[in-house]
Amino acid sequence: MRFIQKMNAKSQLQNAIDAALHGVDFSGVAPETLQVAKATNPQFGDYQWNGALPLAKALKMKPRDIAADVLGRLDVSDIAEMPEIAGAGFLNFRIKTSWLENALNEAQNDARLGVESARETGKFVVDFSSPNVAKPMHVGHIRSTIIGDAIVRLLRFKGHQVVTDNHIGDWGTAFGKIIVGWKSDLDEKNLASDPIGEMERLYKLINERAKSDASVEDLARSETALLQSGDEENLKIWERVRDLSQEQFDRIYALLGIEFDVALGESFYNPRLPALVDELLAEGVARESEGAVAIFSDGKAEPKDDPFLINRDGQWTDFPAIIRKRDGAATYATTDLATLEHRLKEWAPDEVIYVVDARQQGHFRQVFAAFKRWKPEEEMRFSHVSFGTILGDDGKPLKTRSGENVKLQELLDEAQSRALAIVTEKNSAYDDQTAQNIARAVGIGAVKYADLSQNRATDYLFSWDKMLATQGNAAPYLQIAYTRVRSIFRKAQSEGIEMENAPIHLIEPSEIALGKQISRFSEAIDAALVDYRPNALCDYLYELAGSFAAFYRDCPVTQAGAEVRNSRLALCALTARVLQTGLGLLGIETLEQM
RNA sequence: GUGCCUGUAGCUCAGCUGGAUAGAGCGUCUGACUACGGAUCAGAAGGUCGGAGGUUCGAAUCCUUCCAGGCACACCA
Repeated sequence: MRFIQKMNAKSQLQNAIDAALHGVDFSGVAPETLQVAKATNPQFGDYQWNGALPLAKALKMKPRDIAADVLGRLDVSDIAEMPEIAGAGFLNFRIKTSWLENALNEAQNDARLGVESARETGKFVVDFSSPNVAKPMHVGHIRSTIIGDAIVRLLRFKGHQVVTDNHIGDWGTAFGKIIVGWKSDLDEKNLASDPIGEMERLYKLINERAKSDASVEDLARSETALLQSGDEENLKIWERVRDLSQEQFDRIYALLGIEFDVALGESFYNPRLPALVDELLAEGVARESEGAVAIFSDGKAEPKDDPFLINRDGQWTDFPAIIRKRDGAATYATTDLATLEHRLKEWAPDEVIYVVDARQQGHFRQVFAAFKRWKPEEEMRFSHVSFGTILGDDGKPLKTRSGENVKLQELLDEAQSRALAIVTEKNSAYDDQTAQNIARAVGIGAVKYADLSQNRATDYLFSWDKMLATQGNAAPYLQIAYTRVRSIFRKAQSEGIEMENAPIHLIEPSEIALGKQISRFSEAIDAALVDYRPNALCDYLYELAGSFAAFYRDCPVTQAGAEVRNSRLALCALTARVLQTGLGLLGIETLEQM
């Protein structure tokens, strides 16, 4: 028995099509071309099936004949009007209002708004955010953090098991320099008032000295070695640095409303690395080369698809993944392999998702391929959910005027203060605390939505005006749409109208259109998860707000007669819940008033 | 040089598992304020989908090639 989603017209129609195709030989046709799709144009109805065309090619028949044949065996009478055969052989479906009313009435009595869990739920580990210790979080971290969090929320909503792991950069050669600085130049007062700033100052200071003085470089290296061998004093400094950094992360994550299940930093895997390299050597996955240990091509893939080959001057040459440097230290490829090993052992996930910058694509291709060579029997899948860069007005990666990375805390503070200015300008009646709270939800929501509403593959231009706009595809517009719905209920209440879950009965065209859009919530969530593209859900919510605006214009609610009024109140309540739930899946808050 | 990503309206972006007339927002122009939130809504103008070939009944979408921009290219993460 196929999985049927009650409120999902698309999946129900698909089901009917599949049944009608039973017995038809479509082996020569790609299955995805036989899918029901949303109509490309409202004049063609709500959904369309174009499968007759590819099928006709494979079976050497006329498309319209196939469409007619399918139509003859098709029973969609519960869902849609009898479809028409249009154009070359398209089947166009118009959803019946009776089906829609049923679906909406079920949705309003369902905590999940009619969105069913995934057919097969799985276990996922999602790796995102990954800030570095002793450094301020900056713009470079927002996309990973925000997109990663949204993906996690979406997966969980669909019933999947998810472990979130923040792979913090808390190890590496930079620590030697911080320790050198900590011992010689620590300013306790500074550390107390601005710990991150002080730690960053120490690193920069020593880094600068090391450039001109080789002995400083050597000192840093020996401090690193001491730390790694468990020197008590250095370990204490390192722990202090880590704790102070974690306080910063916690503050920012609290502001963003993001939580992690675990935060196993790079240091967690450190003890495992030497043996891991030996194991890969012993198993023949890696070999020695020029004093280092590295993984080379196994020659099984096409050169251009082989992550361990690179073309240089017309020649395909080795591009190995170094897992032990000449000086004996491991690299981040080694750590990433150890991380995958640990995740497999600890959680046995179906898929590990890395939400990381597109620039690291080459690295991840190597790590994933190396892991497969190491443990070929494992079926764990890997996804690198990559994303582009945030650009400034000049079209170059966003920086401050002095060329520094924009600090995340400062960016979020500015978002809130800009939001506060807008809130107080539009409505000065709020007390301080209320205004601050609205500004927080609006400012943070704007930053998140700006990131999520864009196709993650592309770079995007950072614009305060665009993200804080009360019109267009921006968070404040959607938050306002929510408050406008809620204000209907305030109005109703003030007029003593009783609210109840009345049966929804759709009359006006814009009322039906709103209902249809609500019924597509489930489709939007699925679309957002296909390639991990939250912008699909953003587009849906924006269209929902638009549908509501049309309804709001055409259909009086509180002034209507009791029966129509109650139905419309129920439709409004459902709209609000979908907006709130949908924005919630993006990690964005809604407000009763703003 | 090789690989990956990107090129769609004046600007910012959707659409890219091929489907019937390419969509939004901003900006421009024109309307709707005795208002269930005008922090809003409606309408108009605006495109040889970077160029050229090809596959197909059908291409913004797939293939080839060229042009432009970004990124990455062993012992930093």
